[in-house]
Amino acid sequence: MKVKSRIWIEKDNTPFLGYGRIQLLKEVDKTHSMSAAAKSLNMSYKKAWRLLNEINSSAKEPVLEKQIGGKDGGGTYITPYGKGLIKRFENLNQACVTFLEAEFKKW
Amino acid sequence: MKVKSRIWIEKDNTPFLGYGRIQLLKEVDKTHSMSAAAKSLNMSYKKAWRLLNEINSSAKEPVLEKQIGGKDGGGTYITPYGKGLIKRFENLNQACVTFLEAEFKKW
DNA sequence: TATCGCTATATTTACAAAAACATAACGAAC
DNA sequence: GTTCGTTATGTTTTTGTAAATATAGCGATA
Repeated sequence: MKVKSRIWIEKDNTPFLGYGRIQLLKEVDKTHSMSAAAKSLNMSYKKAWRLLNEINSSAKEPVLEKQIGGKDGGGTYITPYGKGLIKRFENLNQACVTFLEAEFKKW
Repeated sequence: MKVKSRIWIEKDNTPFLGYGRIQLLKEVDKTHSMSAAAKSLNMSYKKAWRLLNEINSSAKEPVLEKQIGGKDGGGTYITPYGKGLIKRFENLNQACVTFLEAEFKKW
C-alpha cells in the first residue's frame, strides 16, 4: 500500500500547470524546439503546441520565446521566468509527496 | 490561481482507494444499495459494481457486506472497517489540501 | 412456490479525446 | 528567390473508455 498524488495549478478554473505540462516545458528547455520536445515525449506536435500556448497565454509573464522561420526553421526557448515556474512547481510537488508519505505512515 | 490535488492509495500498483471510490462507498453507506448508490452518482451499475468489488477484494478486511436475494432483493452494507477506511482517507485528503494551500501562499 | 428488487455479468453501442494526416506560413542564409 | 526546418492550424480517422442494453441468479417472505 502506498499513497500517490497529483497536483496542478488552475487559473480561472482551467488547467495551467500540471505534471505533463512541466515535463513538456523541461523538454523544450532541453531541445529548444516544440516539435523535438513533442517527439521525445511521444506526443503529437499539435497537442504540444496547444498545451504550450495555453501555458504561455495564461502566465502573467512570457514563458516561451519563439523564433519562427530563420536558418534552422526557428525554435523555442524557455524564458528565465519560465524556468522559475518549473522549479517552483517541482518544489511544491516534492513538498506534497514528502508530506503525504510522512502522513501515510500513520495509516 | 489556485492549487488542486488528487490523492489515491495503491495496492500492488493498482488503484485501491481514491476520491471517486470514496464517494461511492459513502453513497452505499447512505442507501444500503449498490444500485441506488450508482444511480445517485449518475454512474452505471456495472461500473459501481466493478469498483466496489475491486475495493472489497483488495482490502485486508471486508469492506462490504452483501445480501443477495431476500425480501427486498438484497442490499449492501459498509462494515465498521469500511467506515474507518472512509474516515481515514478523508482525513488524509483534508490534511493534504490544507498543507498545499498553506504552501501555495508562498507561490 | 411465486414474487420482488437487488446483485452479477456478458454483449453491444455511443462518444469524446487523441492521434494521424495534410498543408500553409515564416524568415535567415546562401 | 530558393531552400530548409520549424511553427501554425484545419480536417479526418482511430481508438479506448464509458454507457446502454440485456439477461440470469438469488433467497427471504408471504
